[in-house]
Amino acid sequence: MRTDERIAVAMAELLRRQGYAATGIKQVVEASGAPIGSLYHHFPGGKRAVAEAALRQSGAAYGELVASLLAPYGDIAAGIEAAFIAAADDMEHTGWVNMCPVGTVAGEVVDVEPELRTVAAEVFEGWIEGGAALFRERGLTDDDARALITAVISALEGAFVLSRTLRSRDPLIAAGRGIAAYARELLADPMVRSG
Amino acid sequence: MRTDERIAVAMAELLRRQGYAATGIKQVVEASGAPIGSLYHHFPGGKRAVAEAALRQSGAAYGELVASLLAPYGDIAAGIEAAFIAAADDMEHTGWVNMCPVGTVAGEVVDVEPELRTVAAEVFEGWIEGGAALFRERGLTDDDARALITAVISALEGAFVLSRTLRSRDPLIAAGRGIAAYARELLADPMVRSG
DNA sequence: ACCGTTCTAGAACAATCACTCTAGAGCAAG
DNA sequence: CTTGCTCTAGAGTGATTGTTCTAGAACGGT
Repeated sequence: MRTDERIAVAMAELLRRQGYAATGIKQVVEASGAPIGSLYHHFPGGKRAVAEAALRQSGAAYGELVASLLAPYGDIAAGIEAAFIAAADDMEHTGWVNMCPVGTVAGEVVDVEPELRTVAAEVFEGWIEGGAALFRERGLTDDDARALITAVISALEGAFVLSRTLRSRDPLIAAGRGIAAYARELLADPMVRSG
Repeated sequence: MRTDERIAVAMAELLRRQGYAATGIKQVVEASGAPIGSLYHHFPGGKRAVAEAALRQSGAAYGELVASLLAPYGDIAAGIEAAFIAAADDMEHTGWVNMCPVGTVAGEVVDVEPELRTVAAEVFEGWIEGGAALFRERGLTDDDARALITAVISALEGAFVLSRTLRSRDPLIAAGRGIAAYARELLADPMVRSG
Protein backbone atom coordinates (compact mmCIF):
# COMPACT_ATOMS: atom_id res chain seq x y z
CA MET A 1 0.00 0.00 0.00
CA ARG A 2 1.19 3.52 -0.80
CA THR A 3 2.03 5.92 1.99
CA ASP A 4 -0.85 8.28 1.23
CA GLU A 5 -3.24 5.32 1.25
CA ARG A 6 -1.94 4.15 4.59
CA ILE A 7 -2.48 7.64 5.98
CA ALA A 8 -6.03 7.81 4.64
CA VAL A 9 -6.89 4.39 6.04
CA ALA A 10 -5.53 5.30 9.46
CA MET A 11 -7.51 8.53 9.37
CA ALA A 12 -10.71 6.68 8.42
CA GLU A 13 -10.26 4.27 11.31
CA LEU A 14 -9.79 7.14 13.76
CA LEU A 15 -12.68 9.10 12.28
CA ARG A 16 -15.20 6.35 12.79
CA ARG A 17 -14.10 5.90 16.39
CA GLN A 18 -13.84 9.49 17.57
CA GLY A 19 -14.86 11.87 14.80
CA TYR A 20 -12.94 14.68 13.11
CA ALA A 21 -12.32 17.30 15.76
CA ALA A 22 -11.09 14.83 18.36
CA THR A 23 -8.65 13.20 15.95
CA GLY A 24 -5.17 14.71 16.15
CA ILE A 25 -2.71 14.73 13.30
CA LYS A 26 -0.16 13.18 15.68
CA GLN A 27 -2.53 10.26 16.17
CA VAL A 28 -2.76 9.78 12.43
CA VAL A 29 0.99 9.70 11.91
CA GLU A 30 1.40 7.33 14.84
CA ALA A 31 -1.31 4.97 13.59
CA SER A 32 -0.11 5.07 9.99
CA GLY A 33 3.60 4.84 10.74
CA ALA A 34 4.32 7.75 8.42
CA PRO A 35 6.27 10.74 9.75
CA ILE A 36 4.64 14.16 9.90
CA GLY A 37 6.77 15.43 7.05
CA SER A 38 5.49 12.71 4.75
CA LEU A 39 1.90 13.43 5.69
CA TYR A 40 2.21 17.09 4.77
CA HIS A 41 4.09 16.16 1.62
CA HIS A 42 1.27 13.92 0.38
CA PHE A 43 -1.50 16.12 1.78
CA PRO A 44 -0.50 19.79 1.50
CA GLY A 45 -4.04 20.65 2.57
CA GLY A 46 -3.29 19.26 6.03
CA LYS A 47 -5.77 17.60 8.32
CA ARG A 48 -8.80 18.50 6.23
CA ALA A 49 -7.29 17.06 3.06
CA VAL A 50 -6.49 13.80 4.86
CA ALA A 51 -10.06 13.61 6.12
CA GLU A 52 -11.39 14.25 2.63
CA ALA A 53 -9.35 11.38 1.23
CA ALA A 54 -10.46 9.13 4.09
CA LEU A 55 -14.13 9.95 3.53
CA ARG A 56 -13.96 9.36 -0.22
CA GLN A 57 -12.02 6.14 0.21
CA SER A 58 -14.27 4.58 2.82
CA GLY A 59 -17.34 6.03 1.12
CA ALA A 60 -16.54 4.00 -1.97
CA ALA A 61 -15.78 0.92 0.12
CA TYR A 62 -19.05 1.07 2.05
CA GLY A 63 -21.05 1.70 -1.10
CA GLU A 64 -19.74 -1.54 -2.54
CA LEU A 65 -20.26 -3.34 0.76
CA VAL A 66 -23.93 -2.41 1.02
CA ALA A 67 -24.52 -3.24 -2.63
CA SER A 68 -22.92 -6.65 -2.17
CA LEU A 69 -25.14 -7.30 0.84
CA LEU A 70 -28.32 -6.37 -1.01
CA ALA A 71 -27.55 -7.86 -4.42
CA PRO A 72 -27.89 -11.60 -3.61
CA TYR A 73 -31.53 -11.20 -2.56
CA GLY A 74 -34.27 -11.29 -5.17
CA ASP A 75 -36.63 -9.87 -2.56
CA ILE A 76 -35.68 -6.30 -1.74
CA ALA A 77 -37.25 -6.41 1.71
CA ALA A 78 -35.40 -9.57 2.67
CA GLY A 79 -32.16 -8.07 1.41
CA ILE A 80 -32.60 -4.91 3.47
CA GLU A 81 -33.40 -6.82 6.63
CA ALA A 82 -30.41 -9.11 6.10
CA ALA A 83 -28.09 -6.14 5.54
CA PHE A 84 -29.13 -4.55 8.85
CA ILE A 85 -28.68 -7.88 10.65
CA ALA A 86 -25.22 -8.23 9.12
CA ALA A 87 -24.38 -4.73 10.33
CA ALA A 88 -25.58 -5.63 13.84
CA ASP A 89 -23.44 -8.78 13.83
CA ASP A 90 -20.41 -6.83 12.72
CA MET A 91 -20.83 -4.08 15.29
CA GLU A 92 -21.31 -6.54 18.12
CA HIS A 93 -18.26 -8.57 17.15
CA THR A 94 -16.01 -5.54 16.79
CA GLY A 95 -16.98 -4.19 20.21
CA TRP A 96 -19.51 -1.61 19.05
CA VAL A 97 -17.21 0.41 16.86
CA ASN A 98 -19.18 2.51 14.41
CA MET A 99 -19.05 1.03 10.93
CA CYS A 100 -19.31 4.29 9.05
CA PRO A 101 -16.92 7.24 9.39
CA VAL A 102 -18.96 9.31 6.96
CA GLY A 103 -22.00 9.54 9.21
CA THR A 104 -19.92 10.31 12.28
CA VAL A 105 -18.01 13.09 10.58
CA ALA A 106 -21.00 14.51 8.71
CA GLY A 107 -22.76 15.10 12.01
CA GLU A 108 -20.09 17.31 13.48
CA VAL A 109 -18.41 19.23 10.66
CA VAL A 110 -21.37 20.71 8.79
CA ASP A 111 -21.05 24.19 10.26
CA VAL A 112 -17.31 24.16 10.94
CA GLU A 113 -15.68 22.64 7.84
CA PRO A 114 -17.69 23.46 4.72
CA GLU A 115 -15.41 21.49 2.41
CA LEU A 116 -15.89 18.31 4.43
CA ARG A 117 -19.64 18.76 4.31
CA THR A 118 -19.41 18.90 0.52
CA VAL A 119 -17.35 15.72 0.42
CA ALA A 120 -19.75 13.90 2.74
CA ALA A 121 -22.66 15.08 0.60
CA GLU A 122 -20.99 13.69 -2.51
CA VAL A 123 -20.49 10.35 -0.79
CA PHE A 124 -24.12 10.20 0.31
CA GLU A 125 -25.31 11.16 -3.17
CA GLY A 126 -23.16 8.42 -4.66
CA TRP A 127 -24.74 5.87 -2.34
CA ILE A 128 -28.21 7.10 -3.25
CA GLU A 129 -27.50 6.87 -6.98
CA GLY A 130 -26.10 3.36 -6.67
CA GLY A 131 -28.86 2.10 -4.43
CA ALA A 132 -31.61 3.65 -6.53
CA ALA A 133 -30.27 1.90 -9.61
CA LEU A 134 -30.33 -1.40 -7.74
CA PHE A 135 -33.94 -0.91 -6.66
CA ARG A 136 -35.07 0.21 -10.11
CA GLU A 137 -33.81 -3.09 -11.45
CA ARG A 138 -36.15 -4.78 -8.99
CA GLY A 139 -39.16 -2.99 -10.43
CA LEU A 140 -39.51 0.23 -8.42
CA THR A 141 -40.14 3.57 -10.09
CA ASP A 142 -37.31 6.07 -9.95
CA ASP A 143 -39.02 8.16 -7.26
CA ASP A 144 -39.79 5.13 -5.12
CA ALA A 145 -36.31 3.72 -5.58
CA ARG A 146 -34.68 6.97 -4.50
CA ALA A 147 -36.99 7.36 -1.51
CA LEU A 148 -36.33 3.79 -0.40
CA ILE A 149 -32.53 3.94 -0.59
CA THR A 150 -32.58 7.33 1.14
CA ALA A 151 -34.65 5.82 3.95
CA VAL A 152 -32.30 2.82 4.11
CA ILE A 153 -29.22 5.00 4.50
CA SER A 154 -30.89 7.34 7.01
CA ALA A 155 -32.12 4.48 9.16
CA LEU A 156 -28.76 2.72 8.93
CA GLU A 157 -26.76 5.76 9.99
CA GLY A 158 -29.11 6.56 12.84
CA ALA A 159 -29.24 2.97 14.03
CA PHE A 160 -25.44 2.88 14.03
CA VAL A 161 -25.43 5.73 16.52
CA LEU A 162 -28.09 4.20 18.75
CA SER A 163 -26.68 0.68 18.66
CA ARG A 164 -23.21 1.91 19.46
CA THR A 165 -24.39 4.16 22.28
CA LEU A 166 -26.74 1.59 23.80
CA ARG A 167 -24.39 -1.30 23.02
CA SER A 168 -27.36 -3.23 21.71
CA ARG A 169 -28.35 -4.89 18.45
CA ASP A 170 -31.96 -3.76 18.91
CA PRO A 171 -31.82 -0.42 17.04
CA LEU A 172 -30.24 -1.96 13.94
CA ILE A 173 -32.72 -4.86 13.99
CA ALA A 174 -35.73 -2.59 14.50
CA ALA A 175 -34.58 -0.13 11.84
CA GLY A 176 -34.02 -2.97 9.38
CA ARG A 177 -37.50 -4.37 9.96
CA GLY A 178 -38.97 -0.92 9.65
CA ILE A 179 -37.43 -0.12 6.28
CA ALA A 180 -38.16 -3.66 5.06
CA ALA A 181 -41.84 -2.92 5.73
CA TYR A 182 -41.46 0.23 3.64
CA ALA A 183 -40.01 -1.83 0.78
CA ARG A 184 -42.90 -4.31 0.97
CA GLU A 185 -45.42 -1.49 0.89
CA LEU A 186 -43.79 0.16 -2.13
CA LEU A 187 -43.73 -3.13 -4.04
CA ALA A 188 -47.24 -4.23 -3.07
CA ASP A 189 -49.34 -1.24 -4.05
CA PRO A 190 -47.73 2.01 -5.21
CA MET A 191 -51.05 3.86 -5.29
CA VAL A 192 -52.46 3.36 -1.82
CA ARG A 193 -49.67 4.80 0.24
CA SER A 194 -49.70 8.34 1.53
CA GLY A 195 -47.55 11.15 0.19
CA MET B 1 -32.72 31.76 34.14
CA ARG B 2 -30.00 30.60 36.51
CA THR B 3 -26.38 30.88 35.50
CA ASP B 4 -25.82 27.13 35.33
CA GLU B 5 -28.89 26.80 33.11
CA ARG B 6 -27.64 29.52 30.81
CA ILE B 7 -24.34 27.70 30.51
CA ALA B 8 -26.02 24.37 29.75
CA VAL B 9 -28.27 25.95 27.13
CA ALA B 10 -25.33 27.63 25.42
CA MET B 11 -23.44 24.34 25.47
CA ALA B 12 -26.41 22.48 23.94
CA GLU B 13 -26.66 25.01 21.15
CA LEU B 14 -22.96 24.65 20.35
CA LEU B 15 -23.09 20.86 20.63
CA ARG B 16 -25.78 20.48 18.02
CA ARG B 17 -23.90 22.73 15.61
CA GLN B 18 -20.38 21.41 15.94
CA GLY B 19 -20.27 18.49 18.35
CA TYR B 20 -18.34 17.98 21.58
CA ALA B 21 -14.67 17.95 20.63
CA ALA B 22 -14.88 21.04 18.44
CA THR B 23 -16.67 23.06 21.11
CA GLY B 24 -14.27 25.03 23.28
CA ILE B 25 -14.98 26.06 26.83
CA LYS B 26 -14.11 29.62 25.82
CA GLN B 27 -16.90 29.50 23.25
CA VAL B 28 -19.33 28.38 25.93
CA VAL B 29 -18.48 31.22 28.31
CA GLU B 30 -18.67 33.71 25.46
CA ALA B 31 -22.05 32.44 24.27
CA SER B 32 -23.51 32.18 27.77
CA GLY B 33 -22.10 35.47 29.07
CA ALA B 34 -20.83 33.75 32.20
CA PRO B 35 -17.15 34.12 33.12
CA ILE B 36 -14.88 31.10 33.23
CA GLY B 37 -14.71 31.21 37.00
CA SER B 38 -18.47 30.91 37.28
CA LEU B 39 -18.54 28.00 34.87
CA TYR B 40 -16.04 26.03 36.93
CA HIS B 41 -17.84 26.98 40.12
CA HIS B 42 -21.16 25.54 38.88
CA PHE B 43 -19.55 22.65 37.01
CA PRO B 44 -16.49 21.42 38.91
CA GLY B 45 -16.34 18.50 36.46
CA GLY B 46 -15.38 20.94 33.72
CA LYS B 47 -16.27 20.61 30.06
CA ARG B 48 -17.59 17.07 30.38
CA ALA B 49 -19.93 18.00 33.22
CA VAL B 50 -21.31 20.93 31.21
CA ALA B 51 -21.92 18.60 28.26
CA GLU B 52 -23.67 16.10 30.53
CA ALA B 53 -26.03 18.78 31.80
CA ALA B 54 -26.66 19.99 28.25
CA LEU B 55 -27.47 16.49 27.02
CA ARG B 56 -29.85 15.74 29.88
CA GLN B 57 -31.55 19.09 29.55
CA SER B 58 -32.12 18.96 25.82
CA GLY B 59 -32.83 15.24 25.99
CA ALA B 60 -35.81 15.95 28.21
CA ALA B 61 -36.91 18.83 26.00
CA TYR B 62 -36.80 16.79 22.79
CA GLY B 63 -38.58 13.87 24.42
CA GLU B 64 -41.49 16.14 25.23
CA LEU B 65 -41.35 17.72 21.78
CA VAL B 66 -41.62 14.41 19.93
CA ALA B 67 -44.38 13.21 22.25
CA SER B 68 -46.34 16.42 21.65
CA LEU B 69 -45.97 15.97 17.89
CA LEU B 70 -47.20 12.36 17.98
CA ALA B 71 -49.94 12.67 20.59
CA PRO B 72 -52.57 14.62 18.58
CA TYR B 73 -52.84 11.86 15.98
CA GLY B 74 -55.15 8.91 16.56
CA ASP B 75 -53.37 7.12 13.73
CA ILE B 76 -49.81 6.27 14.72
CA ALA B 77 -48.58 6.15 11.13
CA ALA B 78 -50.00 9.58 10.35
CA GLY B 79 -48.45 10.99 13.53
CA ILE B 80 -45.02 9.61 12.66
CA GLU B 81 -45.13 10.97 9.14
CA ALA B 82 -46.28 14.38 10.42
CA ALA B 83 -43.49 14.49 12.98
CA PHE B 84 -40.83 13.88 10.33
CA ILE B 85 -42.38 16.53 8.10
CA ALA B 86 -42.38 18.98 11.01
CA ALA B 87 -38.70 18.21 11.59
CA ALA B 88 -37.96 18.84 7.92
CA ASP B 89 -39.79 22.17 8.05
CA ASP B 90 -37.88 23.21 11.14
CA MET B 91 -34.48 22.26 9.75
CA GLU B 92 -35.09 24.05 6.48
CA HIS B 93 -36.24 27.23 8.21
CA THR B 94 -33.34 27.30 10.64
CA GLY B 95 -30.77 26.93 7.87
CA TRP B 96 -30.13 23.20 8.26
CA VAL B 97 -28.95 23.27 11.85
CA ASN B 98 -29.22 19.85 13.41
CA MET B 99 -32.16 19.63 15.76
CA CYS B 100 -30.66 17.11 18.15
CA PRO B 101 -27.40 17.56 20.07
CA VAL B 102 -27.68 14.09 21.57
CA GLY B 103 -27.27 12.29 18.27
CA THR B 104 -24.39 14.50 17.18
CA VAL B 105 -22.49 14.01 20.42
CA ALA B 106 -23.29 10.32 20.75
CA GLY B 107 -21.66 9.66 17.40
CA GLU B 108 -18.29 11.08 18.35
CA VAL B 109 -17.72 10.50 22.05
CA VAL B 110 -18.46 6.79 22.45
CA ASP B 111 -14.84 5.69 22.56
CA VAL B 112 -13.33 8.89 23.97
CA GLU B 113 -15.63 10.00 26.79
CA PRO B 114 -17.25 6.97 28.47
CA GLU B 115 -19.31 9.08 30.87
CA LEU B 116 -20.90 11.00 28.03
CA ARG B 117 -21.79 7.76 26.27
CA THR B 118 -23.60 6.67 29.43
CA VAL B 119 -25.53 9.92 29.61
CA ALA B 120 -26.49 9.72 25.93
CA ALA B 121 -27.60 6.12 26.46
CA GLU B 122 -29.82 7.19 29.38
CA VAL B 123 -31.40 9.87 27.22
CA PHE B 124 -32.07 7.42 24.38
CA GLU B 125 -33.53 4.89 26.82
CA GLY B 126 -35.80 7.55 28.26
CA TRP B 127 -37.09 8.37 24.80
CA ILE B 128 -37.68 4.69 24.08
CA GLU B 129 -39.60 4.19 27.33
CA GLY B 130 -41.78 7.24 26.72
CA GLY B 131 -42.45 6.42 23.08
CA ALA B 132 -43.19 2.77 23.80
CA ALA B 133 -45.79 3.77 26.39
CA LEU B 134 -47.43 6.03 23.83
CA PHE B 135 -47.59 3.27 21.22
CA ARG B 136 -48.87 0.68 23.71
CA GLU B 137 -51.80 2.99 24.40
CA ARG B 138 -52.58 2.80 20.69
CA GLY B 139 -52.84 -0.98 20.82
CA LEU B 140 -49.37 -2.31 20.07
CA THR B 141 -47.78 -5.08 22.10
CA ASP B 142 -44.83 -4.09 24.27
CA ASP B 143 -42.32 -5.70 21.91
CA ASP B 144 -43.84 -4.04 18.85
CA ALA B 145 -44.09 -0.69 20.59
CA ARG B 146 -40.44 -0.75 21.62
CA ALA B 147 -39.31 -1.85 18.17
CA LEU B 148 -41.34 0.89 16.51
CA ILE B 149 -40.14 3.76 18.71
CA THR B 150 -36.55 2.49 18.38
CA ALA B 151 -36.93 2.54 14.60
CA VAL B 152 -38.48 6.01 14.76
CA ILE B 153 -35.57 7.45 16.76
CA SER B 154 -32.94 5.70 14.64
CA ALA B 155 -34.46 6.90 11.39
CA LEU B 156 -34.92 10.40 12.78
CA GLU B 157 -31.33 10.73 13.96
CA GLY B 158 -29.95 9.35 10.72
CA ALA B 159 -32.21 11.50 8.57
CA PHE B 160 -31.08 14.58 10.54
CA VAL B 161 -27.51 13.87 9.48
CA LEU B 162 -28.39 13.26 5.84
CA SER B 163 -30.78 16.20 5.53
CA ARG B 164 -28.29 18.55 7.11
CA THR B 165 -25.41 17.33 4.98
CA LEU B 166 -27.38 17.29 1.72
CA ARG B 167 -29.34 20.41 2.65
CA SER B 168 -32.49 18.66 1.53
CA ARG B 169 -35.82 17.71 3.05
CA ASP B 170 -35.82 14.40 1.16
CA PRO B 171 -34.11 12.20 3.77
CA LEU B 172 -36.46 13.28 6.56
CA ILE B 173 -39.51 12.84 4.30
CA ALA B 174 -38.38 9.42 3.04
CA ALA B 175 -37.47 8.19 6.52
CA GLY B 176 -40.84 9.34 7.86
CA ARG B 177 -42.73 7.51 5.13
CA GLY B 178 -40.63 4.43 5.70
CA ILE B 179 -41.27 4.17 9.42
CA ALA B 180 -44.94 5.06 8.90
CA ALA B 181 -45.17 2.00 6.67
CA TYR B 182 -43.66 -0.04 9.50
CA ALA B 183 -46.32 1.28 11.87
CA ARG B 184 -49.08 0.36 9.42
CA GLU B 185 -47.70 -3.14 9.06
CA LEU B 186 -47.47 -3.67 12.83
CA LEU B 187 -51.04 -2.50 13.31
CA ALA B 188 -52.53 -4.40 10.37
CA ASP B 189 -51.33 -7.92 10.96
CA PRO B 190 -48.88 -8.73 13.74
CA MET B 191 -48.50 -12.35 12.63
CA VAL B 192 -47.48 -12.10 8.99
CA ARG B 193 -44.35 -10.01 9.32
CA SER B 194 -40.90 -11.52 9.50
CA GLY B 195 -38.82 -11.61 12.66
C1' DA C 1 -21.28 46.21 61.71
C1' DC C 2 -19.40 41.59 61.17
C1' DC C 3 -18.56 36.99 59.40
C1' DG C 4 -19.04 33.04 56.27
C1' DT C 5 -20.56 31.37 52.15
C1' DT C 6 -21.62 31.69 47.41
C1' DC C 7 -20.57 33.35 43.20
C1' DT C 8 -18.13 36.49 39.86
C1' DA C 9 -14.01 37.81 37.46
C1' DG C 10 -10.17 37.04 34.45
C1' DA C 11 -5.05 36.58 34.45
C1' DA C 12 -1.89 32.81 34.25
C1' DC C 13 -0.48 27.90 33.31
C1' DA C 14 1.10 23.68 31.34
C1' DA C 15 -0.25 20.83 27.68
C1' DT C 16 -1.55 20.08 23.24
C1' DC C 17 -2.90 21.60 18.66
C1' DA C 18 -2.06 21.88 13.46
C1' DC C 19 1.55 23.13 10.99
C1' DT C 20 6.39 24.78 9.09
C1' DC C 21 11.06 24.32 8.45
C1' DT C 22 15.53 22.50 7.45
C1' DA C 23 18.26 18.52 6.51
C1' DG C 24 19.12 14.48 4.31
C1' DA C 25 17.97 9.71 2.21
C1' DG C 26 16.70 7.30 -1.98
C1' DC C 27 16.54 6.90 -6.70
C1' DA C 28 16.39 7.55 -11.76
C1' DA C 29 18.60 9.93 -15.72
C1' DG C 30 22.68 11.62 -18.09
C1' DC D 1 29.96 10.69 -10.06
C1' DT D 2 26.67 14.40 -10.57
C1' DT D 3 22.26 16.46 -10.90
C1' DG D 4 17.46 17.00 -9.85
C1' DC D 5 13.43 15.43 -7.87
C1' DT D 6 10.55 12.89 -4.65
C1' DC D 7 9.90 11.60 -0.24
C1' DT D 8 11.35 10.78 4.71
C1' DA D 9 12.41 12.60 9.18
C1' DG D 10 11.39 15.11 13.35
C1' DA D 11 12.67 19.26 15.99
C1' DG D 12 10.63 23.58 16.48
C1' DT D 13 6.73 27.39 16.26
C1' DG D 14 3.02 30.16 17.52
C1' DA D 15 -1.64 29.70 18.67
C1' DT D 16 -5.14 27.56 21.33
C1' DT D 17 -6.76 24.14 24.60
C1' DG D 18 -9.02 22.99 29.30
C1' DT D 19 -8.10 24.14 33.75
C1' DT D 20 -6.38 26.47 38.07
C1' DC D 21 -5.50 30.27 40.86
C1' DT D 22 -6.09 34.42 43.56
C1' DA D 23 -8.86 38.33 44.49
C1' DG D 24 -12.93 40.50 45.39
C1' DA D 25 -18.16 41.36 45.00
C1' DA D 26 -22.76 40.13 46.72
C1' DC D 27 -25.65 38.56 50.19
C1' DG D 28 -27.98 36.40 54.27
C1' DG D 29 -27.71 35.46 59.28
C1' DT D 30 -26.55 37.18 63.82
